[in-house]
Amino acid sequence: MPATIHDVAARAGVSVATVSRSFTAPQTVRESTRASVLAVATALGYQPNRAARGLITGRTGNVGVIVPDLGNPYFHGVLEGAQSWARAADYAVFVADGQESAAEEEALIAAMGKQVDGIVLCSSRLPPARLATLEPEPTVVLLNRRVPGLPAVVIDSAGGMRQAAGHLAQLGHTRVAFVSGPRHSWSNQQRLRGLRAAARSHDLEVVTIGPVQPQFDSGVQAAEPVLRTGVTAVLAYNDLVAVGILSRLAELDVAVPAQLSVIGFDDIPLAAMVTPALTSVSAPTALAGKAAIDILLTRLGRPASPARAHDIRRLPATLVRRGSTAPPAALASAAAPVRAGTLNRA
Amino acid sequence: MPATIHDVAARAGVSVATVSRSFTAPQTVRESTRASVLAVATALGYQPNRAARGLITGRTGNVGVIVPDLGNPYFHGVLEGAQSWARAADYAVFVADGQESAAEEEALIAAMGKQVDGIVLCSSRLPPARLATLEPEPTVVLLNRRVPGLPAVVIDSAGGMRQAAGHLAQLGHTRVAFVSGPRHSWSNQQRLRGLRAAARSHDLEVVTIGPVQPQFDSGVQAAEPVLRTGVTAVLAYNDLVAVGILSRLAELDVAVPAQLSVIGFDDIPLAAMVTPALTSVSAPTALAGKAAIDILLTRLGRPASPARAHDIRRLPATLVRRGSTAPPAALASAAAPVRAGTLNRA
DNA sequence: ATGAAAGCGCTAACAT
DNA sequence: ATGTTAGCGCTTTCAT
Repeated sequence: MPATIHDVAARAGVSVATVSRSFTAPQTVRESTRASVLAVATALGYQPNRAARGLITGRTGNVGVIVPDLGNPYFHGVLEGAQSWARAADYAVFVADGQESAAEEEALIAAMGKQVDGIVLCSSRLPPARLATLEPEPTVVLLNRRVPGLPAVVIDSAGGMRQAAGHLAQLGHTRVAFVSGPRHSWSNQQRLRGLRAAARSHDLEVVTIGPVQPQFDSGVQAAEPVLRTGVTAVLAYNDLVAVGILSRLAELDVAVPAQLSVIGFDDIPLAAMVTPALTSVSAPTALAGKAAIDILLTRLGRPASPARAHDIRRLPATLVRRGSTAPPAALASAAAPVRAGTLNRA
Repeated sequence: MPATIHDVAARAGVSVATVSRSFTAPQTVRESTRASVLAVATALGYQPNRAARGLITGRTGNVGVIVPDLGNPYFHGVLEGAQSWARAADYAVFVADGQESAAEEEALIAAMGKQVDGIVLCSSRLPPARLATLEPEPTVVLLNRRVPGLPAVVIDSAGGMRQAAGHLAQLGHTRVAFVSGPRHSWSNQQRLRGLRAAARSHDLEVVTIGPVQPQFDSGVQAAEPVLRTGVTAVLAYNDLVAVGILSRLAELDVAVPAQLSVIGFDDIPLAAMVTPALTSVSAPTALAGKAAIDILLTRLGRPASPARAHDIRRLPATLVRRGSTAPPAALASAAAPVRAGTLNRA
């Protein structure tokens, strides 16, 4: 039987109120009494019962994180960041997998409801109208999603995409493909927006393939359609899709980046593990997870209120150049003096 | 303000006890009253407050899962299995990352202690002596670890390794390398044990490299040492290491499987994504996670007792043959008639 | 600065 | 079958 506040009070010769205060409002109790209380508490291995505390404070000391797919490495970064930051603030983290389904996500929110003080909704599959009606119970923070009035941390995918497209343009590509993610995905819309903007300013022609599910297999299947378009480079919705493309290209004996440049998105650990290593737009996922928890805990301290400016955190994405991008085949040959003649004849 | 049991009782014209019973012991209340209570509850959006319930039952309705590294895909399978099975039983899952550290794991267990009814410890980094003293508070289930008296679900790595080594022997390999995982890792010991047994029965010579950390980079660094041993095949501690090896081999222009066969372990999603796709020993991780929760919930119903036979669950591992294994170069050439003469001269 | 006492929302005896 | 009531362990007025 674990020690209760009464055990500590008895052994320390004080009332339970004093013990309680020693923990929750240290400055209101005399230094010496507090010291002895704490000593007894340690000796007894006493730890306040969170459930009992929660019953009266209305706080659980828990936060929930709901992701659409635990199997997606992207969210591991988020989870790690959230996890460690929450723990530092003495909060525990519930994790749940929404299985890419709005209904499941809804059920999860309901189930978590009473057990957490707030929820971080990652890449929510819920429609905007529903998201807007979520607060004030529970308190939520969106990650990779924007809905007016709700706090959010968003990664600047559009900016990242601009860098990626700019990189390709600089290498000499003039016609590129984009393998699109789920049409209604907020992230996909951002990426597409960034791409369109970059295309205009760099005179890049973009052909879109998809939409596809953000998974490896989708990439495998998208490879040939991409090839058929005759582009010299392809931007994938995310790394999983990009690696799928890479995989199929290897089977087809299409050399990357010599014959086709490939760019992924998110820079998950996998991106650095494949051959050639994947050029990708790095999303600071751990930072995002941390920021989400940060906003959440801050908001918990305030009465329910619409998101202020400070409750929207924008994180930059940056291009990481690896081995999967190079100048298009034609230019590469042109650059090689021996082949110059050949090129002219072509 | 969420509805309480009193609100429901008042509106339904019954006592709080009846409301409580309608939820926790439906058969003890008349069908008609229960129906009306439930109707009122739904109308009011009433959901029992778990904290209050826990205070009295001593149960939290939560279970914890501690993994050594959230970034390791191996544990996602486990997490998904645990997650979904727990939710089906109306339990919520806390997830925590022990960061490959015994100290951190210890801290996590202490922190979770009061908030969960039991903990699943995955590939625990804690010394056996410490594990043995964990119970009865909290109730724990080990995953991929065996300690006398503690319930556990273990994947038969030794058996998987035997299949892997047998596969290589059958292909004609006679000398293979094993890139060992952490020396004190229980899993590593199992895998090594299986390998040794298979080596004896198949007349396979095994050279061991390592130990190394179970990560991609370790594989990258192990590739050249493996090459130097002159073996025709290599078994890696796990897929992450195997893919690292693959990656470095590609840089070195060593053809897989033509010049070197590579086998991984765990069959994480990544294994199927690389080129060539990795032959690997498949571990039923989701099943393992599910089994762990299953045992845990069963044990929660019983008074603390040493693990019975039923509390040890063994899951088989199976070899998945993909593109990274083939007969050794010499044999492959021998099989090709044109080269036979060349071979004889060698 | 400390103590006494009233609950937080719920379940589990114990009555009826 | 249902109601009454005493807490579970804690925080928080309100007194002292």
